[in-house]
Amino acid sequence: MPELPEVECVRRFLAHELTGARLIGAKFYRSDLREPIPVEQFKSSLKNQIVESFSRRSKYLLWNSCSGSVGIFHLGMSGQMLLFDQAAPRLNHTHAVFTFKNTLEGSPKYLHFVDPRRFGRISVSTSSELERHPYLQQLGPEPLGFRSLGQHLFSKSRTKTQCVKNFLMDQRNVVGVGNIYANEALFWAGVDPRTVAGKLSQERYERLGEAISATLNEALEQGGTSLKDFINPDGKPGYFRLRLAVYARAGKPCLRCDRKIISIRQQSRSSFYCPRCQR
DNA sequence: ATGTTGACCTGTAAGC
DNA sequence: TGCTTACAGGTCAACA
Repeated sequence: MPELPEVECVRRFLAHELTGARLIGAKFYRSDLREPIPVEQFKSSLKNQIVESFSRRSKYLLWNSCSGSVGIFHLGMSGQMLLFDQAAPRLNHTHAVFTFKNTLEGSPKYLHFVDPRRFGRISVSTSSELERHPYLQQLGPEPLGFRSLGQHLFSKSRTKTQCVKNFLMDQRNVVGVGNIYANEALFWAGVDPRTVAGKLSQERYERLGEAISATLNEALEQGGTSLKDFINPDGKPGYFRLRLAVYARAGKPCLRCDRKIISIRQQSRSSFYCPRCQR
């Protein structure tokens, strides 16, 4: 589910609601997702500490406490962070509940980590060791605000024989782009997703770089993409679904030329493209 | 070394 | 009404 725009929307909401609050309770309902959760280390590092900020690296949400400890969250395919003002009943797949309290006054807030498929991750590190954490150490550059993204992708791709769409989704090349936004960016750049990455010209990578950043920014403004079950922590969906040009639009007319959007499988993921506009 | 496939999970929708 | 199959926003071990 969550690619960069969705995670960033979650980050912004939590930053607005929980910055400066103290974690007064952390309850885990299981000790593993796809991998074990370091439950005891998480609690001893973050419990009773004040939240300094929420940040994001790639699709990871980072919870920075004033003590220098950092909680690391990945939402996988089906993960959600839901914030409640009252002790709400747990949904079926709520694996952790964090209770926060603003230092002086106020009632507690409850943050639920929900993830039916359990492809998500929870870990903990410190601000000084963060970049060496196994989850984060291989990641490529952030796409937003990266002036020469197109140039970077061009030079990284020269020896690559894989398809450009797979190249874009490899988080070592650029982070945050998943299946939805890879498809969308390739459409806006006019690039066929099957093109060999190493054969695309510098000029076309420049265009692709701009398309990636424009697509991600527009999705951010819309609160992300809700295909079926993604919602932001306040319970509201994202509206970028209404602006999707190709993703999940097989058989429907291309927004530019009216030809039917085609669906194929690449690396056992669905790809969608317009056979006339994308070459 | 690089590229591809399938595994990890549950839920939902479509097909029979 | 079942039952079976395919597919879903990500990542990575295991293989070619």
